[in-house]
This record gives sequence, C-alpha cells and structure tokens, in this order.
Amino acid sequence: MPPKPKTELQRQQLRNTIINAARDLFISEGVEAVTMRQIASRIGYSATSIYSHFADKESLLRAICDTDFLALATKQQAIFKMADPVERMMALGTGYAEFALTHPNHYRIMFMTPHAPTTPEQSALQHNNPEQDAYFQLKVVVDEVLKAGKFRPELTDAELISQTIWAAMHGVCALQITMAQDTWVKWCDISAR
Amino acid sequence: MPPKPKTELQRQQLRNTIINAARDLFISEGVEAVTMRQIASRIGYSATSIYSHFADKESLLRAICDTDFLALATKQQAIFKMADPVERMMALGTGYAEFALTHPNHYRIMFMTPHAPTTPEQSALQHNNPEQDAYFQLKVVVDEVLKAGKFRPELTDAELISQTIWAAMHGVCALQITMAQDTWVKWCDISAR
DNA sequence: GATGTTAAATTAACACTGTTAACTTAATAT
DNA sequence: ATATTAAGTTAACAGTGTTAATTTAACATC
Repeated sequence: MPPKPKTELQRQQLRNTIINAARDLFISEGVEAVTMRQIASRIGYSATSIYSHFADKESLLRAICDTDFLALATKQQAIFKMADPVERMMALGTGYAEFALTHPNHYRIMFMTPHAPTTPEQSALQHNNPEQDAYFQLKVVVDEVLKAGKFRPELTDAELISQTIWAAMHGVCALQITMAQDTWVKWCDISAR
Repeated sequence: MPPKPKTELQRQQLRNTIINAARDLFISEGVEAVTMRQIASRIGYSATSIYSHFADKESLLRAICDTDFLALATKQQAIFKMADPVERMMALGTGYAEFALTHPNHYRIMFMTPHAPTTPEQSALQHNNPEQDAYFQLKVVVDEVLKAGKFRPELTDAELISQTIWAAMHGVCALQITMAQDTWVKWCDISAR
C-alpha cells in the first residue's frame, strides 16, 4: 500500500530499518548468503524498494560499516580521555579486542572483508576526527607515548608504531574469529597475550 | 567432441587442469567473481563437465586450498633446514608473509575465510607432519629457540609463543590484503616491520 | 563388420540472484 | 476535480551454480 509524501525523518527511519535488518541477517548468515529479497521481506517491503535508499548491495554494506565504525570510535572515545598515555594506549588495545570478539560478525564485515575503496562522498565519516576515526585516536595516543619517551629508543615513527600495534591486535582477533573452532591448532586463551 | 574411455592418469590430468585454471582465475579475479562457465571455457570444456570431477564450486575451492596448504608447507620445509634456529624462525616468518602477499587470494581463502571445520576425510593433509603442517614447523622451531635460551626469560610456553608469532604475521598480512587499497590510512611499507 | 554398452561430454533447463524498467497507488497542490 | 509526483509494487533481464536429459565416440562382443 503505497502512500505518498514522507518527511525526511521518515525516510531516515526507513533507511535505518533497512540497515538494521540487513545487519542482522549479514552477521547471522554471512553477507554472501543474504539476498536483497530476504532483507526486504524481513521488514515487509519488496526487494526493489531498497534501491531507493541504497544504490546496490555493496553500498548498503558500506553504510552498515559506516555506522559500526562510528560505534567503535565512540566507544573508544571514552577510553581516550584517561589520564596516563601508556594506560590509555593499553586500554585502546583491549577495548578494540573486546569490540572485535563481542561483535565478531561486525568485525568480519568491517575489517576482514575487502571492499572497493571508499570515496569520500560514499562515507560521511571523517578522517582524523577523533570522534569518528579510531585509528586516528590510536595514532594520537602513540604520539603522546612517544613524546613521553616511553617507547624503546629505536622506535620513532608514530605511524609505523600505530600500524604495528593495530596489526598485532588485528592478528589476534582475526585469527581467533576465523580459526577458533578449527581443531588443527590447540588454541591458547586470548587474555594470555 | 566426446570420446570414451580414459585411463585414471588422464582423469587425474584433467582434474589438475581444472584446478590450475580455476586457481589462475580465482587469484586474478577473486573467488566470487569467477564463474564455473569461465573456468570451463578457459580449458575448452563446458561448465557441467567440471561437476564430474568436483561436487560443486566449494569442493573445487577446497581442493585448491589443500594443494596450497601443502605448497606452503613444502616451501617452508626448505627454510626449516637452515642451521641457526633463530635465523630459521625469522625466515619462516618472512617466508609466510611472502606467500601471503604474493598469493593474496589464496591467503584469503586459506586463512581469512571461516570454513566449516574440515573433517579428516575431506582433506588428505596430516596434522603435526612437518612436511604438510606449516604451523607445526613453527612450533618445532620456536621450541628449539626456547631451548637455546634465546627468548626473554618470561616467555616459556612454545605453543603460546608460536600462536603470538603467527597472530602477528597474520595481522600484518591480513590487514595489508584487506586494507591496502583503502585510502583511510597512509600505509607504511611492509618490510619496515 | 554390425551392434549394444558405457563413459565423456554436451545442451537444455531450473531455481535463484542482483538489478532495471514499467506500472500502480494514493496523497498533495492547483 | 484534476494533474503531479513520490513510494511502492510487479514484471522482466541477464547471469549464476547446478541437475537432468541427450548426444557422441570408443570399445567388447557376436
């Protein structure tokens, strides 16, 4: 039953309804296994109506990622206000891992699935905005720890250090997510670092 | 033009031809983008003929994985024979990264895609066989380095150390593969460690 | 040599996918 | 009352993995 003019708010609401339904399905079934028709039927619309809010499946996926990247950055933002830089850096790390392992399927979509490179106008998220960019948060903290002289002297490049830390955290989390139920390896507890 | 009886050798040859063609395409185009019809046409057969050698696309994929796990272990096997344990351990690491980054699509399938746990009869590969299990190779070398007293004294568990090393390597490689072409982060060169 | 049998391969067909085009419906502006 | 128009629909397309039905050619037997 198609009525007519919707306020911008209503449009946003429907957009969010689609995003949430799609996310639910994506994380429980896997992106590939979920069809546009399934998403639509879950919210009582026809498949094609999704296309008036998202250009295609890929941009729907990207929109989901966007909201989740923001959620992560917001969560981390609280940690970001701790007093001691070193403590802050550690807390960022455990916060990240916590996010990854309590939302493994979000994490998979966000950090373990290659997407086409995102152009600025496809994403509302801003680089180097500490409220929206969790990587920037890390870089800032690393820079502070660096200036406080708390790294080994041969480590001087904040960008490189940040990326190494991120890679290490990602390695632990990603391997855990992908391989945890594999019997090949006798997996040790994560908290052991 | 369909002739008739083929020797077992000929069957194996065709099976390999399919595997190699499929791998080529998977590597250069990505698994999802490659169709059975493409694979078939590349070797001058029709799509359906693949199904007399592989139950479906997934088992074709798994067959490729199997040969590639073995390829990795075999490649690493050479390093495994170096004299100095520490050098050996380092070389295993760079060998692993080399494999990951020269075969990113293999790597994605092998280590970044959750599969259902593989039952023994689906795979001919053997656990804890240094010729077929690259993780076991790492564990052995780590154990030797440990016994040579070359780790910091607080590190005592070979399994934990091995998994940490693996996680670190995996983190660098996986992040590189997933995010390399993303412009969000100004990626540093891998070799910088 | 003709004939049936059988594996190898092919073409046709199915159910389903993401997506586009064409069409309906109902609320507003005139 | 009527035209306009956005929101939503159904119909249709090209392409997917896969299965069923069908052809083809080589062999074994008479």
